[in-house]
Amino acid sequence: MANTPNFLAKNKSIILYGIFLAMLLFLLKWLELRFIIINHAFEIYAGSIAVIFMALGIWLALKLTKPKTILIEKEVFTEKPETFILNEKELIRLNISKRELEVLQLMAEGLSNQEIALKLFVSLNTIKTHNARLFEKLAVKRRTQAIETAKKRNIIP
Amino acid sequence: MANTPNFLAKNKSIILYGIFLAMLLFLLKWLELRFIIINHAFEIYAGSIAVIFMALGIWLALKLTKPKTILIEKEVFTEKPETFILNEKELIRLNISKRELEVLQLMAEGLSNQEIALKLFVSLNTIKTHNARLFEKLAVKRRTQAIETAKKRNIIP
DNA sequence: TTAACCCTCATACTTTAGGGTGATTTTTTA
DNA sequence: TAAAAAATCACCCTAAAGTATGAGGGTTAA
Repeated sequence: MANTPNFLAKNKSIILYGIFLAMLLFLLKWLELRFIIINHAFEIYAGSIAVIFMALGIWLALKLTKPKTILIEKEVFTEKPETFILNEKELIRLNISKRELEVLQLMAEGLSNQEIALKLFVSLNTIKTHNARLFEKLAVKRRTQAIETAKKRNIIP
Repeated sequence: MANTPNFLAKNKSIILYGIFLAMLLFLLKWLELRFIIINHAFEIYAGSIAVIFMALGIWLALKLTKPKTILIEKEVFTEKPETFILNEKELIRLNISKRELEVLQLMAEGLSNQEIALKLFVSLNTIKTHNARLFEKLAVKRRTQAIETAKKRNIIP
C-alpha cells in the first residue's frame, strides 16, 4: 500500500554499497600495485569480475528488497469483548450451574438444541432439560428471551 | 514499522559478504601472482566493470523479478458502541426493509411470532413470511442466529 | 450416610418455528 | 403509467422447541 516511498531509500543504500565496494577494490588494487598479471588472462579476469558483481547485484537486490505488503482491512464486528465481565454474583444468585451456563452460551450463539447436544456429547433430551431449568431460573418462556435476559445481566457476552 | 530488528541481520550479511569478497580477491591475486598491472587504467576498467555489472544485476533483479507481495488480512475490530448507532449501510447492503427490521427487533426482544403478529396488527403468517425473508437475507437458519448476526452488524441494539 | 444438588436420559405430548408455494394489494420507482 | 418492490395473507407440511414427569447415578456437604 504505502511502500513506494521506501524504494528510493532501498535503492540508495544499495547504490551506496556498490560505490563503497568499488572504492574498497580500488584501495586493494592500489596497495598491490606490483602484482603481476599476465596479459592474456585479462579478459578472464574482467569477465569474472563482471559475473561475480552481477551476481552480487542480483543477490543484493533480492535480499535487501523488502517484500511489498498489501494490507486488506477486513471488518469484523465484535461483541465488545473487552467490556464483558462475567457477573458471577448473578450466576450464584440465579443458581445457574456450569453446565447450564454452557448450554446458555451455545444457545446464544444460535445453535439448535440438537447442535448443542452433539457439541456437548449428550442427548437432545438432556439439553431440553437444561433449557427448562434455565428458563425457570431466568424466569423466561423462550430461548430468545433467555438470551436477552442473560445478556442484560452479563451472564453471557 | 518493525524494521529495526532487521538492520543487524542485514548489516551482518553485508559485512560478511564484504569479507568474503576480500578473501576471494586475495585468492585471485595469489593464483595470479605473475600478472602484470600495466597501469592505473586497468583498475579503473575493472572497477567500472564491477560497478556497471553490479548495477546491472540490481536493475535486472528489481525489474525482472515479480514483485514480492504478501497479502496480509488485518482484522479491524469495530467496537460495539454503548450508544447504539444503526448501521444503515449494512441494512441497505442486505436489502432489509423497514417492516422486516421491525420484526427483527421484536424477535430479538424475545417475542414469539404470535406476539409479534399481535403487536404489529398483522397475521401470524405475515410474520412468518417476514422471518423467512429475514433469514434468507441474513443467511441464517434460525431466529437465534438472526439475532446474533444482526447484533454483530449493528442492525439491532 | 443421608439429603441436596447436578447431570444425565427417556417417553409422551403440545406448541412454536420454519419451509414451500401461491396470491392479492399497496407503495415506490424508473 | 408500467414495472418493481414491499407488505399482506393462506394452506400444508415438517422440524424444532418446549412441557411434564419420572428416574438413575455421581458428587458433596452437613
